[in-house]
Amino acid sequence: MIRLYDTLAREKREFEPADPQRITMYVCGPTVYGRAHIGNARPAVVFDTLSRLIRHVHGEGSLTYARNITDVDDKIIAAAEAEGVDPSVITDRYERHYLDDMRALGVRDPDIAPHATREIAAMIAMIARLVELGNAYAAEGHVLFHVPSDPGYGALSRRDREAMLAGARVEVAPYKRDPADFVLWKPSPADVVGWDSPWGRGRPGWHIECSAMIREHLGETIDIHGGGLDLIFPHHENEIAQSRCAHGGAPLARYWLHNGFVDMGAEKMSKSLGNIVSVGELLAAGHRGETLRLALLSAHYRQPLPWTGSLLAQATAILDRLYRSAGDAAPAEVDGGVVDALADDLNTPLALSRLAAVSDAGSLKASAALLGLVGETHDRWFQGSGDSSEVEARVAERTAAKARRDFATADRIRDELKAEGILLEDGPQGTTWRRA
RNA sequence: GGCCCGAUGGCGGAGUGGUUACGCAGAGGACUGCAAAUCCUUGCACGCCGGUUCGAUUCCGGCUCGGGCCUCCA
Repeated sequence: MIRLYDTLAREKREFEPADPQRITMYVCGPTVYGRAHIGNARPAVVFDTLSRLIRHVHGEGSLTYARNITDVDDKIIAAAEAEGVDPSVITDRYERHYLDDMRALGVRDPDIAPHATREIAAMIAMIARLVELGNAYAAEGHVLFHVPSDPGYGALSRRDREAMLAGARVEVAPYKRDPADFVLWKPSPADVVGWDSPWGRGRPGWHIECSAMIREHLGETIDIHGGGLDLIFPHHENEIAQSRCAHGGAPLARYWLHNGFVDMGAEKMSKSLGNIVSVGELLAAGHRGETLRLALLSAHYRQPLPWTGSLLAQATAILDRLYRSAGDAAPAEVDGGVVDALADDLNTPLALSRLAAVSDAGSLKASAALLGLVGETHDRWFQGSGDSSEVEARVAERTAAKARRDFATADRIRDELKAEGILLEDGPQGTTWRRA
C-alpha cells in the first residue's frame, strides 16, 4: 500500500487510484528555452521513481504518465529573437537536450509528452467553455479567468483573496476586472508566434496549457499531479480553477505532490538567481548520470537538498559499493524493506539505506532497479565503454612482474596507471582494474 | 506584511515518547609483498526557552535562525 503526502490535504494519505488498472499521473515538464539544471532534474527523477514504484505495486501497465513540453512562452520568444531564429529552433534544440539529460539520469520517457503548440485547439476549446460559463471574459484581445467567479480558489496554496491582493507587487493591467484575474489567452503581434482564435490572433497563457493537455490525454480528473514546490502558486492553483470550472466541479487531481528545491549554499538554485549547475555541465565534467540520480534521491523529495561537491563524492562511493555487491547477478526478488520505504511517501533515503543492506546480489539488483539504479553491468560501471586492450596489456605485464617477485616493476606500472586514472585491485581471482 | 516549510553527530540523512538508523569521511585492527577492495571495531548528534509526562530529540506553546511562495521559476 502506497502512502503519499498530498499538498492539498497537507497530510499523508493512502493512495487509492480511481481505477487501479489505469492510474493517471501528470507532471509539469520543462519550458524549453535553456539547458536543464540539476534542480530541474529533481522532479523528473522523483516522479520517475514514483512511476517505477506504482508499476511495481499495481502492475507494469497500470500507469499512464504524462509530462508536458512547454514550447510556447515569452522566454522562448525572447530567446528566438536574440538568436534571430524561429522559436521552433530554440524549442527543438532544448527539448532534445532535456531528453538526453534526463535519459542520462535514468529517467524513462513518460508515456505521453504533449507539446503545447500541438494542443492549441484543445486550449481554445477550454477557454471558450470558460467564457461561455461566465468564468472568463475577453478584454482587449486577452481572455482572462475571473478569479472571483470561483469560490473555491486558493485551496491548494491556502491563500485567501485578501492575502493575494496584499502581496500583489505587480501593476494591475487596466483590462482586468479583478486584480487576481489571470491570462488564458493573450494577443500576438504580427511578428510574434500566434494562432487564430475567436478573440483574434494570439497565444495561450501558461496555466491553460496544462489544464487542456491533462483533459485531452488523461481525462477530467487524474490521480496524481506533480511538480516543484514553486508551482503551487499560481500555476497549480490556476490549473485547478480552470479545470474545475470547465468540468462542472470535477476535481483536477486526487493527489497533489510537490518536490522541494535543490539548494546552492543558502538559497535555491534558479536561473534568475544565476546560481545554476546544469546537468550537461555535470555530465561533461565526468560525473555519471547515475551518480547524479543517486545524489538527487539521497534526500526525501519534499526536503531541500543542498548541492555540494561532497554529495557527489558520497553518491559515487555508494554506487561503487552497490555495483561491487550486485556484480552481474540476474535480477531476483525485490526486497520488501526497500518497497516499504518507497511506499511510505517515497522515502528514498530510507530505501537507499535498506538497499545497502540487501545481501542477495540478485535481489539487490532488482531492488536497485526500482530506484533506477545499478542498471549497468559491473565492468561497464567500473571500466567504462572505451577500448581497454592497452590497460589489459599493462595489467598482464604487471602480473608477470609480480609472478617473478619483481615488485619494483609491478609498483611502477601500478603507479603509472594510477596517474592515468586507472586503479588496480589484486584479488584472489587475479588483478582487476577500474577507472577512478 | 500574509501563507507555508525546515532546524539531527565532521558531512549527508532517516526515524522515534523511554536500548538514537544507515551511508560518506576519519581512527584502529584483520587481510595484502606493499596497496586497493573487503571484513571487524570505533565515534559526547537531535537550535533555544518553557509546558505536558515517571520520562521528550520525538507532543504543545513561544523564541531564534534559515528557507520557500506571494512575479517567470522544478
